[in-house]
Formats: sequence, C-alpha cells, structure tokens
Amino acid sequence: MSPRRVTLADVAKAAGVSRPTASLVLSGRGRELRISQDVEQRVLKAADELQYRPNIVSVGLRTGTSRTIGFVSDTVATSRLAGDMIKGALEAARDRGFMLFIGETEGDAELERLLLQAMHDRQVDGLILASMFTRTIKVPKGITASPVVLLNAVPKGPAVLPAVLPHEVEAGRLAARVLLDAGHRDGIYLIGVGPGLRNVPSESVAALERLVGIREALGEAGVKVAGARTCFDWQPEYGLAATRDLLETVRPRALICFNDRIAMGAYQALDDFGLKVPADVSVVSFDDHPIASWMRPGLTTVALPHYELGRKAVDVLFTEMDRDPAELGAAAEVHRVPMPVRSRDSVAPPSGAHSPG
Amino acid sequence: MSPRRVTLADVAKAAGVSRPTASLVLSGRGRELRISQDVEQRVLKAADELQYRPNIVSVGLRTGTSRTIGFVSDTVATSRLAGDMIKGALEAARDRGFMLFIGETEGDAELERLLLQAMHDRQVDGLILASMFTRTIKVPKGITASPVVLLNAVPKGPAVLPAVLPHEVEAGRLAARVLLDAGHRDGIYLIGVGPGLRNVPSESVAALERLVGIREALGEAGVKVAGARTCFDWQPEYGLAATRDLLETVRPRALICFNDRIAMGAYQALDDFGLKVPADVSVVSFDDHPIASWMRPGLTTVALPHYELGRKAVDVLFTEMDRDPAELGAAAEVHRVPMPVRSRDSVAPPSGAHSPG
DNA sequence: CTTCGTTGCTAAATCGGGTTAGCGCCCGTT
DNA sequence: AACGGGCGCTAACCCGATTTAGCAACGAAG
Repeated sequence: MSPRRVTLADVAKAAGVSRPTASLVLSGRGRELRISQDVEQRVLKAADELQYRPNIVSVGLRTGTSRTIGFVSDTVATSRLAGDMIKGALEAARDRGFMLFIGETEGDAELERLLLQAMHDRQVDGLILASMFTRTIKVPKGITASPVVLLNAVPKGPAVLPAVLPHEVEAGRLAARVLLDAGHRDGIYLIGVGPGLRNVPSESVAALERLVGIREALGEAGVKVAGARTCFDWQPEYGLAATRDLLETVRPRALICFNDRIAMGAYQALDDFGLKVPADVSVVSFDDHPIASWMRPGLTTVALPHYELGRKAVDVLFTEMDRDPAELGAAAEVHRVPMPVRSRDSVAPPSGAHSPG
Repeated sequence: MSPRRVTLADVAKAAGVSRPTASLVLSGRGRELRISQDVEQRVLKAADELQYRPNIVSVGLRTGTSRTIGFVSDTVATSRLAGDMIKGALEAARDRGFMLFIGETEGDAELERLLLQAMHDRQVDGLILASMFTRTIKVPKGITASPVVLLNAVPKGPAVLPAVLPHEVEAGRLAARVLLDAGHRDGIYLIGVGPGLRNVPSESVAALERLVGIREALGEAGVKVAGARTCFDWQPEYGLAATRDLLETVRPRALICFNDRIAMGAYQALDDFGLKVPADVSVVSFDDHPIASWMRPGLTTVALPHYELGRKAVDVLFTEMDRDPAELGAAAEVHRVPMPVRSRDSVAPPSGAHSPG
C-alpha cells in the first residue's frame, strides 16, 4: 500500500554513486572530503526529487540518541492546570528538533519504574520529571543513564539533580505587596494555611514558601497577619467553609487565598455574608487559574508561569545534555522562574481609608 | 559514567553461546528450534542477572515499527479541558506497551506538516489527529503511511479516515430530557446558539449537533424552544451578556447553556436579576468542566467524556494497525462515545408546578 | 562402512545510516 | 618510464536484534 520509505541507498542509486558518497554529501562533509561538484549536485538533486529524509531510528541505533525527551509526571500531563507546562516544554524541544514522550505515573512507583524503563528502552536523550504541585519527591534510582531535570519538584535529601521551580517565596511577597500598596495594614487574613509556619502541610513546598514570602513582606512593612484558616484540601468547597468560619467571628479587610480555587470559595462565602469584593474585602490569590478571570470581580492573583516552567525545564535539560560528561553531576542547580502578578479588580484600598495620593 | 546498556551480545557471551541462540531463547522460540534445556537455562539466567532489556530502537530498525503512537492536536495537549483525553490515550497505549509522542500544531498547517514528518521520521506505528473542539478539519495529505484516527474531528469532504467523536446529538437530547423530566414545558431558552439551525457557527459540529438533539427531544415531547441568544464566543463574559440581554425582556423558566463557561456567565446574570437557581430558573449545560462542580448550586451538565474519547481513539487505532493491509481504507467508521449526564443541583421543577407524583 | 536423518547450534545477512581506511586513477616530476 | 602525490570515490565495518540457511556431530539404518 504505502510506498516504501526513501532510503539513502535509493538516493545513491539515483545519483549513480555509492551509499557513503551520498551520505557524505548530505551530511555537508562533501566539501571537506573532496567530493566533486558534479557528484554533489547529482546527489542533492536526487535527494530532493525523491524527497529523501534520513531515518532517525537508524541514526539513533548508531549514535545511541533519539532526538527525543521523556516527560514523566505524576499527573501533570492531564492536569487541567498545567497543560501549558507541556506546551512550553514542547515548543522548547521543537526549537531543537526534539520530540516529547509523555508519561504519567499517577504517583505509582512501580508504574514510574516501568515508564522510565520504557523511555530508556527507546533511547531518550534526556528526562524531565515533573510534578503537578510543587513538592518534594523521591528521586527514582537508576535514572542516571541520561540527564534528568526535575520540574516543579525538589528531591528529598541532597540535591543531586537540577530543578526548575516557580519562585513561590517571591510570589508570597508580591501578593502581600499588592495589599500593602493598596494601603492595607490591618485585618489581613490568610485562607488555606497559616498563620504560623507550622500550620502548613509538610509535603507542599508551595504552601510553605508562599507563606514565608507573605510574612517577610508584611513583616518588613511592620504589618502582622491578623489570622488564618487552614483548608483540608485546596478546593472551592473548603475555601468556602474556611472563609465562612472566619466571617462568623471577624470582619477581615483583606484575604490572601492560597490558590484561586480557594478564592472562589471565599468569594461565595463573602457573598453569603453580604460583603462586597473589593469594596468591603480585598482578595488576592495565587495560580492564575482560568477561573480567576471568570470570577466577578476579576481576581488579582500571582500566576504560576506554567509555560515558562516547561520551557525552562527543557532549556536546562539541553544544557545538561550538552555538558561534558566529565563534569556531570557538578551542577544540581535550582532554577527559579518568576511568578507575575495578574492585576484584576479584587483589590481596593481598605474601606474608610484615603487613597494614598 | 553511566554503565553501557546490556546488549544481547553481553547475554550471549555470559551464557557462552552465540548471539542468535540467545535471541531464540529469549523470544521463546527455543523450544520450537530445539535449543537444549541446558542452554536455555544458561541464557535465561544470564539475561536475568544482567538485567537485559532489548533495545526497542534496534528492533524498530529491523521491523520498521517503534511501539509508539503519535498524538497530534491543534491545541488539545495543552487545553485545560482535554488533558483527560491524553490520559485516556496514554493508558490505552500503555496497556499494549506503546508510548505516546505528543505534538501540537496550533492550527498552523506548516507546523503540522513538520510535526507529522518528525513523527514519520521516528517510525510511529500510528497517528491520532485530535482537535480541541469537535469540528471539521482538512486532512493533511500524505499521512497514509501509517494508520490514522481522527479524534474529536471529522474530515472535510468524504470520510476517508475513522473518527472518534462524542455523541453530541444524544447529549442534546439528554440535556432536553433533564428539563422535560423535571416538568419543564415552557420558557426554555438556549444560551450560546439557536434557536434555529441556521444560528450556529458553521465550523462547530458540537454546536449544531447539540442543537439538533435538543430540538429533537423537545419536539418529540411537543415542546418548543421559547427563544435563544447567541454568544460571540463561548466564554463566561459572553454568556453573561447574552443572558442579561435575555433577562431584560423575558423571565425564562429554564436555560440550556451550550457549555459550562457560558453557564457560569448565565449564573452571574441571573444573580444580577435576583433570580435563584434552580428555584426560579433551572440551568443545564454541556462539557462538565471542573467549574461545573464548583459553581453554586452545582451545575447539571452533560459531560464530554474526554478520558473515554482518548481511550477509544487508541483502541480504534490499534484495530486499524492490526487490520490486514489489503483491506485498509475499508472502514472509515465514525465511533460515537456517549456523553453522560452529571446531575447536580441546578435543575428543579418549574416554580408553581406540582412535583409529578 | 557408508549413507541418511536428526539434533543443536551458529555464520551470515538484514534493517538504514555513518565512519574510516584505503584503492585506483591521473597528473606532474625526474 | 618510474615514481610521488593528490584527488575522488568506495569497500568494509559499526550499531543491536532477528531470521534464514546451513554446518557439525552423532546415531541408526542399510
């Protein structure tokens, strides 16, 4: 049915030369190896006419490479949050002529083993181990066969691999600064974790770092967190419950929600209590989930730079791959990607305060 | 640095036999070809001890296969809606020991060409061409080299390739039936498209088919669509605007929104007009986007079965791949995947009506 | 004592490309 | 005419696994 693939032999035959000669011409080493103009032209013409494309599998067999990167995640590939991460990785890879294998472990160590094996069997040139949420992971043994970059994850124990992470501490500072800049100094409450550094789920790096950033920025301005409510899970329903619980005892002037889904629940709770955003209560959040722009008023939030994270991971992986094998393992650097503020309409100066200026 | 891969030659050497002998034993053809028990045991032992794994690239070179499927989409890979589609495809592929190459064309024909070429160069055994939204697409020429399945897309012109699609007509019927079953017969309005079949964006298969289903089911019950508002884009803001526009002239008893984002806007508009869901107005929708469960009250919606679509596409692709090449092109079947209703709390009997029973 | 048949394994070729060493030819020189 | 030296190309081998054809050794039959 489908016509057989055009091989180098076909081109050589059409040009009336031997296979190696055609190979030399096509790999641009013809000049250097004194192939005549005439032969060069014949080969190029034949290759063009036959639409010759080298078989990467064959090259891969010889060189042990595949121009392919493996992207293994717990659930990030299918997380609605982080498709952009794949997109960034995809585009960065494409820029260098690489393709991406996608795999998901669903947190299952055995599945992860099989997947890494399957990728290894296919001679991937590098691996990205990604996590849906920024967290610490156990680095699987025996993956040192090819360069590895961690994405949105930090290794448990000593840092043996380079990692790419969102700059969560800075994000926390930015969120706090949004409120400070609007004039807020009192009645700032946290929804999700806190108020102390101990009230944080231990495996969530993001939660801890955001909190650190918030406390730093507020502290520098001489402002204290007025209080906090933790959420069992960072979903709207728990954000709703936590905020309701808060509103039963106090009247906050501003909320820092630890993600946008929590913020969505917080909006619902504020509505239940007849409080307006941002007139009565300002709200800032994290992630820039699509709903942040759909909520009314639009939610000001510090964005997770998924696209950039994906790109950066691939970029770092390429530098690892290019690195001289002798000095491998030297740099298990942590790369932080900035988290930008998306200003919308959920923050205003505290009610009863003059606008500063 | 990293220890060289264990090859068949290593195993053969360790077992004290030739390469082909080891190969025969490991491929299970030892019995048939009268390899002695002794040799068989030695080879198996050596393979086990050395942790031998055949190099798929090498096998691929010989057989022209790669145990790999290419998943090419316009933007589905990174669409937050459809990660589950990839997940379904991934798992179905994994069940047969296949991996997935992911690629995105972003609707760019040239990019698509390059991507298909890159996949072809890597000897993919089959291709899935996916679309983010159900729509008609131009099938790129020259992809007949390997089996192809269309996912969430139908070819422009004659059906030359098998396609997997959500059963949108049935979904339309189901949405209508939800309202009919609740006792609604009057004041049913559409938000998104309609009321006539001409008021539908031409490239959107989903819009048209949903509308057809709705009109069928209502028609069979002797019920007419009371009216409709189209949306420029199926986003919350346009759903909000369209619903507001509607509410300025009439008081609907029920809304069928053409997707959940429109429904979110509709909720906002209803709230603006002091109308309660579902007491005053029932709302049904399509897609089962995550926000459907986050909205208050929970939105009853007919789900896009992304996971099943992905699985089904791979399943169909495998049957294509297994098919005798002689009869290829025979079946350009369209496979419809059912869309299940997710009942939540946005539908109630019409106000002032008795509950039937 | 030859011949045939069986058993148990391996040599050689294959896939498609890349690399290296070296062959033959032509030219100029002595 | 013999020799040296560049030029232009190709033979041969490599990667790793598989397949086919066939070799060697042995036993049994004639």
